[in-house]
Amino acid sequence: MQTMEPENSHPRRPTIKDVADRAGVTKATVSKYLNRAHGYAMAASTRERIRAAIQELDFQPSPLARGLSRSATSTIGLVVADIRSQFYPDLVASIQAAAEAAGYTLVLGSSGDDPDRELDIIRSMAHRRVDGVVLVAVRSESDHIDYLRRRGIQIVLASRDLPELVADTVVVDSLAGGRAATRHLRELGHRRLAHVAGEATVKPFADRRRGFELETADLGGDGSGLPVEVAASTIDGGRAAAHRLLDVAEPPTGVFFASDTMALGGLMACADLGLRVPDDVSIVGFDNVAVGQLPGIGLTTIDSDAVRVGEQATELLLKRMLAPADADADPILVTRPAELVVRTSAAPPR
Amino acid sequence: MQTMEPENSHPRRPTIKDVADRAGVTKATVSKYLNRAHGYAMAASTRERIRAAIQELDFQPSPLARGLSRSATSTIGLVVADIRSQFYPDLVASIQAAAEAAGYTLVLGSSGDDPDRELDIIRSMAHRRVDGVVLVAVRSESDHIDYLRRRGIQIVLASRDLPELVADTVVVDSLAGGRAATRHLRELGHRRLAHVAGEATVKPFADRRRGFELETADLGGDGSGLPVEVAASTIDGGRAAAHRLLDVAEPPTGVFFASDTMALGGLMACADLGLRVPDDVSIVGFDNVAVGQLPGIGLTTIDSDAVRVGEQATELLLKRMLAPADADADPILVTRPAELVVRTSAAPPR
DNA sequence: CTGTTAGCGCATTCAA
DNA sequence: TTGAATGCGCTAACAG
Repeated sequence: MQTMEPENSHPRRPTIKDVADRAGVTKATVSKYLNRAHGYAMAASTRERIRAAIQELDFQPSPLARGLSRSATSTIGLVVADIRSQFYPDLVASIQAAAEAAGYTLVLGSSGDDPDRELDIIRSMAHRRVDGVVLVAVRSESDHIDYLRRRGIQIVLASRDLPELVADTVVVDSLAGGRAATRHLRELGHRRLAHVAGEATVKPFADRRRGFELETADLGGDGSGLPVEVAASTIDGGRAAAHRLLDVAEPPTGVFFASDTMALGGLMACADLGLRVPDDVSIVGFDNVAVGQLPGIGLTTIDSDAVRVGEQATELLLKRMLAPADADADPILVTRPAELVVRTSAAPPR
Repeated sequence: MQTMEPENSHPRRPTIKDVADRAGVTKATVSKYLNRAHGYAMAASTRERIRAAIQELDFQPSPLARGLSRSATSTIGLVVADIRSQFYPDLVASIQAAAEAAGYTLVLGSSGDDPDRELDIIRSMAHRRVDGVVLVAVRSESDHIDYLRRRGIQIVLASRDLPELVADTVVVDSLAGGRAATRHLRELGHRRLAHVAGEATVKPFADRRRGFELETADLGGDGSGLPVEVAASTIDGGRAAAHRLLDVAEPPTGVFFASDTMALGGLMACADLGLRVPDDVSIVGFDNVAVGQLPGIGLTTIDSDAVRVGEQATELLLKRMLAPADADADPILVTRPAELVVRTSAAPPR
């Protein structure tokens, strides 16, 4: 019904046809120019005319059309558990940067750490024909992975590995990190130790806990081991767990938290209970989030090298995407070293 | 060259044609079923057959194909200055949630606070035919906006307004916030005040500074006004500015920082200089980032209501997108109230 | 109420 | 070395 006056309507982007006409060739030729990576099989003169036409028209191929006919969209999906987490910024930023540098656009999904929503997101991304997916710290069951793989979509897991190695994975060495954190507390002289663990189903959390247990096997007189509280990896989760741990007769003097996020909750709990850190209780976290270095926090922690994990994960993904030939090669696992970062939240017991 | 054995290749997703065949109708009819919002103009029996076919085939329309023919992709672009910033998590999360709830997928771009890269990103998004764009705290010049608008892409600005109201905008009241922060310091008894401002070209920063100046017009004996340092809105920027401000003979006893991020840098500077907060110097920030509430930080600040800003921005955008009719209606500006959050970083001067 | 026809913009055979 | 024809999967006229 609306009589669209040409002056009024949005300017139509030039199409490959416009370029072809202007260069005096056909769409097919232009398409070859575009895709054959400036291969040699074209007359120099036509190539030049096409180049000029593209330039003059400011033509850029439509990603949509290209995607439809090629079934590839120069897009990669990024699925995270919760963007709000203190831990992601570096990881996400480095993935974003690496993807963009390689000419890919990032599509973002946040699962809220819920496996069902995670699958929805993965489905939707598969649908939109992303060329690859980075799964960051998500609860990916193997079926999620299979779903993607069956559709020829490459995958990489970052920061959280699965019990089985079902896809390329880049993580930090949680076992070693857990041991280092615990050893640090022991070396400071603590013997009444405790651990706030993340959910047991998350492998890195399980590893960190094992690290704690290995390094304290000789402690815990009654044979039942040292106290361990399992909590959600949130500030509140850590806070509650710390309350349970510390609000007792003879509280531990050193606590190793499975994540900095939880450790921050631990700091709050100490404040709640009137305990001073590190005078009354020493705290060690895991991840080395940015806020840990603030004065007044000074969180001793394990650096999980988020930037490098993100970069390397993206590298691996791109490699798979570009080499569909050996895309079926066995998945590889990259375990990056975990390093202790000493600050002020842990000190010798009084 | 590769002889693709059917068993080996990825299972082809069912298309609208498959559904049509199975239901004994044509593609067009299925398409109507899909788009006419289950309108009344269809025989109940065919509708049922189509429904069944879709269900049995687990069919979902290809977003790519749909996008190509409709020129709309159920996608919205999110452009941020820097994902790493302490300030975004809530904002981004709420935008992501709102978009997803409305059935839109989020495409993420990070400009590094660089206008050129920002334009690149916007171009790329326009190209990918996003239906709308949320610009978060970016340096959007009017041309960026025009570029999008000319292509019929709706826009909303969140958290940073521009000198002219060129698009729907949702921000917090920076002027009032700046005044409240300053007044709080004065009411505590401070008279030697200073301000660490953000870049003058960013309107909210300019407003916060003006708020500071309005509330301190009677101070600054020599008529030149109270000291103001301009800094980049980063931790390091705030730290450096605070050094310049505090490492003098008679330093201010109260400093208002234009952002929490900078205020955190200020905290570090105080630690560097051996100044105690709030004993020697009181600090007030702006934004109410999550870490501000940690014990050991306790940052007094102005809440900028990131979650609501994000939600409302997304709402506005979706409304524009769905009502192309009055898409040309004048842009509206939503200014949300700024509220003082009192913690421990500001106290009466000694 | 449903089917026919023609695109959307590009890639890709196969001929010429 | 280039062109013609066909398809990617879906939507949108217009008929019937």
